Amino acid sequence: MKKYYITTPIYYPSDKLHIGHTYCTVATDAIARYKRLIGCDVMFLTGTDEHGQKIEDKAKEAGVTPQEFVDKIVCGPRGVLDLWKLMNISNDRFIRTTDDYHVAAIQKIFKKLYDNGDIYKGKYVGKYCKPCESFWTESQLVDGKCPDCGREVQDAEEEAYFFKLSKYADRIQHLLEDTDFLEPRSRVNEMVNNFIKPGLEDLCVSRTSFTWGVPVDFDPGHVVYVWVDALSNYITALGYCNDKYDDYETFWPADVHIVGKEIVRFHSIIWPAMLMSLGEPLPKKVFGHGWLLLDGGKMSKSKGNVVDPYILAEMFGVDALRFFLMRTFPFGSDGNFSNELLIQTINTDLANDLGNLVSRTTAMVGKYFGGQLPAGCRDWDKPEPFDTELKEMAAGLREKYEAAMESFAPHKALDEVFKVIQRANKYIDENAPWALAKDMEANGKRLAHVMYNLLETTRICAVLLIPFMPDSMDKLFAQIGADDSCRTWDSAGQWGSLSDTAAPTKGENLFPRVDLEKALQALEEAAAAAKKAALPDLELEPQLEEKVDFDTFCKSDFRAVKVKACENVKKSNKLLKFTLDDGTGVDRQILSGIAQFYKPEELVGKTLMAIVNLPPRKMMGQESCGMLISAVHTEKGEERLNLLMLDDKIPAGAKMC
RNA sequence: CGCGGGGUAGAGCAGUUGGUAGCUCGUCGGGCUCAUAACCCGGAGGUCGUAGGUUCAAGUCCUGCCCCCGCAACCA
Repeated sequence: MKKYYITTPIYYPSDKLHIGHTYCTVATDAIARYKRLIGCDVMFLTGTDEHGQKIEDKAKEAGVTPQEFVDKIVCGPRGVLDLWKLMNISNDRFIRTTDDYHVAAIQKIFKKLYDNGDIYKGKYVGKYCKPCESFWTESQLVDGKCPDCGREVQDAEEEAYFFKLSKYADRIQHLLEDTDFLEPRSRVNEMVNNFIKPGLEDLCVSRTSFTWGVPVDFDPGHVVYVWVDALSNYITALGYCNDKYDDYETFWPADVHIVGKEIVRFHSIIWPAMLMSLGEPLPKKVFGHGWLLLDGGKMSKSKGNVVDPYILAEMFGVDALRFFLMRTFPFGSDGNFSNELLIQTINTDLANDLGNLVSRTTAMVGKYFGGQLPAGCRDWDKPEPFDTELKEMAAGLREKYEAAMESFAPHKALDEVFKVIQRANKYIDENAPWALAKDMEANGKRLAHVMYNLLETTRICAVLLIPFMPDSMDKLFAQIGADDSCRTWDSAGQWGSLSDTAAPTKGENLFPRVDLEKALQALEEAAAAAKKAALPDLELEPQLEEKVDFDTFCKSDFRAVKVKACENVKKSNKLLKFTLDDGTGVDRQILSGIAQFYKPEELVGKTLMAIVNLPPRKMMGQESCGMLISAVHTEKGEERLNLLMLDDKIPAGAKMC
């Protein structure tokens, strides 16, 4: 049995994963399922890359240990593992770079590279930003200043280990230019022009500026930097340099690493160089897919335009989302994501074309044949031209599909499938079964044959759709009466695999059509709710930098006041009118914009604090003499306000100082 | 001259090795009634960013220019 090893990148869990990660993982899953379908023994690996400065920082910010921080994002509710479960990802293994066996293996790998003479100790020279505690290279600086905070940076150097990347430059250039190691081809130029031609610099592979990483066991204070730590996951997960697994001989080298275009460099230059140094075989291929863009631009946390896969999957169904991602965007290049496009694709392809085809076909078999076709309906003596055309398209579909899948073009594979589905819908019109059914005696046999052709065409399409929509296809097979033997790859290339006495049943609506307007509105609401949930629990006004002198402060006359009466101001939804005892014997009237926080009656009798020497001011036609003092903060984006309530034993008019 | 990608019908996109410009939505008209108000047919709408070049033939190859986007040590 042919072995097939396929991987996704290991994702960086510094934040929740978004639709882009989902895109990459779903694509890899579809390919893995396809390979299993054609009979390969597949190893499908995904995981998380959990070390590094950023996670250390984020954990600190959240007041937890880095391990607790990543545990929550990876294993917690709606975390990485939950997301892949929801998306029906069929990975065989999941690696976390914090797994013990991986950590130990990395130390061995690092030592191995060192012993080979490919790692040496040197100095990492760069610019240092003190407030940010971060190193930058000359090229990263913005106008010579820290790209994060914009402040001055200073020369600095840090002791570090370096990997002799330069040593492998020629071999790598050959690998990229003269083989099809890296696809799509357009990525090759980028790599060669940008990084190899200017001269490959040796690579800094250790850090001392943070501690959240794999320690270099022979030099305390150093931790292994991301390159060696993360890239090696592809082999440690098979048991390289560890006893946890024992599949290295079986599955290495990988058949393909599926990666996003931004990390093509690491996979096509650094990773091969590391393997060359280790003396291990290179992966057979690296495929760099495109990005999902939003409004033509990149989606990013800072732009606040990330798309949450959970919301989409829950609203439209996992299979519909998986299908959309694979069907709509050419796998190698960028694509513009939008909710409208998603809904439109679901409605056109899944509801109108595929779902409706199954629905009308099974309904007719039920209506005209009581749910079971008569024996012998598979054959027809004198086929019409459209019989032949349909059959040939369906019978030839597997070959086209296979070619597309083998060249990492799932969008093309799906396009071929849907051409056939559309042809089948047309075939119904051409034969007008409802007309044939008017005279069953004369046309019953022909009608049965037409129905068989439709079911059989649908079956072949469904087999090829298994990798994309596994659960839905199970249901579909049940509806058209296809047993296990005709759900296989072999049967997809074999017209007539479906039994001629198949018994279809019209079942549940496989792909309900979506009301565009309603769905868009619901999505907007869900996004708003999610945005709100993500807001900080507590926000406070920053303290003023500017100083106020003591005399100025003393000019403010703060007094304790007692509420004698309080009522809403007519025609105002914000203002309350207070009648106050300020100790002078004359009532003081103050208006305060706090009606949304307090009911007038609950304030009567309370002792509050007011500034009494503000000039009087008219509000809604009434005079306000002073201002009541409140404490203000923001919770989940909502302003909260609390009046300062004083001890009731304080007499009215007491001065605050 | 930093590197890469892109500019194709109103919108969003396909267009392999150069040989009649396609798809989805929208729009206009027709057909059908089995079906998830779905399905089928037809029409209108494009000087394929721009200026040159190679060729019998260029959206497709070459050169210049103009716009848009991304990357420039780890956001799929």
